[in-house]
Amino acid sequence: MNETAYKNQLADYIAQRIDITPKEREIIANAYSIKTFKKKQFLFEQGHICDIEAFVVSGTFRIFYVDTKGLEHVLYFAFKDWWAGDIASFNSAEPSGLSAQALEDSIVLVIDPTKKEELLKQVPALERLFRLITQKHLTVLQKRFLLTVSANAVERYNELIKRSPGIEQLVPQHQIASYLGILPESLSRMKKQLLK
Amino acid sequence: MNETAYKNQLADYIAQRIDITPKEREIIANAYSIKTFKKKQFLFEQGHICDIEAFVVSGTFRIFYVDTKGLEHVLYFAFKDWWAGDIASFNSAEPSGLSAQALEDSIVLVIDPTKKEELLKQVPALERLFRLITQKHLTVLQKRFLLTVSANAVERYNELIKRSPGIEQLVPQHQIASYLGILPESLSRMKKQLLK
DNA sequence: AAAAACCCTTAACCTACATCAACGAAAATT
DNA sequence: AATTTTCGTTGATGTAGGTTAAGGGTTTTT
Repeated sequence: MNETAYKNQLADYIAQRIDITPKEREIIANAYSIKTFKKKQFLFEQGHICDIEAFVVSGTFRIFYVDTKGLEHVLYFAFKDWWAGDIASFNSAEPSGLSAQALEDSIVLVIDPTKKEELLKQVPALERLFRLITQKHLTVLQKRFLLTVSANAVERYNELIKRSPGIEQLVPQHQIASYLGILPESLSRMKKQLLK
Repeated sequence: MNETAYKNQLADYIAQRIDITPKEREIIANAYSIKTFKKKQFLFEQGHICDIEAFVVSGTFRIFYVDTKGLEHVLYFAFKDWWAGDIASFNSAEPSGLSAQALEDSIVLVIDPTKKEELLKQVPALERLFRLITQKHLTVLQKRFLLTVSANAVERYNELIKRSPGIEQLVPQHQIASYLGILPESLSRMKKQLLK
């Protein structure tokens, strides 16, 4: 894969969601830059301003929050064709409340707030795209929140496996525990119980 | 207050966030209709398609989810100048996973999906407004989610009181418990402890 | 190849909050 | 004004998942 292929991947992603002209495709491609991350590298870090919004071309990231007791909580995993960023920090230039770390060698396309504003001015149709994407993210998070407050760990685990089959091959088990909101010990215990 | 005043309230809300012309103000005002709700009436109901998006002119709603065991979970309260709706259902015409009920006599401005699409075509600047609003909602929900998985009930209660002082005068205590993700009995016990 | 770091499991014990049940007060309905 | 419904409180008991500690396997680093 080369630079053009990566940018085509993003342009295709966009073209599937809104109508854009070839000219606009090009403007979009020019607005983003390619970055590569080795496993364990950080895309952005809690406490620092997150001035990038990333489109994952290949690889996986975990986006997580470290609480006041030092415990990590995975908010979501970003796979191929997903977005990773901290909207709040990106839009307000305040320190991020989240970190994003590569779980494997990964490639992303990134944009900073200034470039994004320029891009939106040049291609106003993208206002709609990002509205739709944000709406989608909101509905996904809403479902996740309601599941978290209404279902126990076993039910949340089953839901995750149903929704993301194969995730257990991609992500270490203690990260899955963190996503589920339980400790690794509890997930281990739980899985043992489920085998009966 | 009369019809014009209500619509001015919405137009002012919008004008504070994006630039709009007087002509656009008028188009927006015409796109929404006024509805009134008596205490306990439903704005929309889980299991039915939510074909309205509402701007709360006055009053309060609780937006909640009824889980598979029949327990209710408050996702949020919508006060004056807030929006209430189920984005997922509104945009996909699928049955809503949420209900919204008036906690007191309330007045709202509503729009349906068809009218909203028309409105967005007539006033494209609103694409940006709704993107910003949805982003804001997403960051609020994200914070709420992370607090829910990282803090205990006492900490969540303190955070709520800090962020929404006066909410205890506006909303019955068992609804606050539901928002906090605990039972009314637990909140009652908790508050007793806190007095010491 | 050795050392270090990371990951998973198991077990004993603990705690925050749920569950169940009962009571009185307040508010809404008749 | 009487009745019903809703609401907040308290107490006894239960439990999902947290905590602590320890051992062994696997992967990464040197």
